[in-house]
Amino acid sequence: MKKQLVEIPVVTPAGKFTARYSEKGLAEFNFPKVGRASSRDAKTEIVPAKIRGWHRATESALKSILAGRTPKSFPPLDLAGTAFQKRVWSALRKIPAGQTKSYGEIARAIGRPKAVRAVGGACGANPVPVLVPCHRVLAANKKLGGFSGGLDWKRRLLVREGVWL
DNA sequence: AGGCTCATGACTC
DNA sequence: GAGTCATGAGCCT
Repeated sequence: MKKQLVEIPVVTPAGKFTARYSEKGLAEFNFPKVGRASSRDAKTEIVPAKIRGWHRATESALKSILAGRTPKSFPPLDLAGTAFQKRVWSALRKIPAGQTKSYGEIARAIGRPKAVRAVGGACGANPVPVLVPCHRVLAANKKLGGFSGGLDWKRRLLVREGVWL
């Protein structure tokens, strides 16, 4: 027996995302089409009211981002990661919609100016893309870099926010 | 401009 | 400890 996350799809014009909740908040999130045959622990049976409320916030936040705006409401997040990763993710959430930062800038923002590469690693480890805007992080000279959900998505999200390099 | 190499920090096995 | 990496700066064609 594991954590038993509650899995709920989020349908948007851009596709069907999948959100997974723990007892503490949104724990995982992923893009449509990104096959994750695993985690069959996720059940949708009975969704506690608490989680339904979170999910509402998630939907709202996601739609805002897809519309290129900063979400006004946000579900609680239950992110599993190291202290360093949490600092990175926290810094990512401060990036306003429609703006981008470089990995180096994030590194500097969290007080580890030389840990640029590690920042990249932390972004890749981000369990909740889009809501934690890892897509707004580009390489130093505005190259796209990489993206766990597919570079395709990264570019699309940026375009939606009115960012074009 | 494009490409290769190396320093660097955190993570994983 | 060694290997990996969603970087970045520097040095080569």
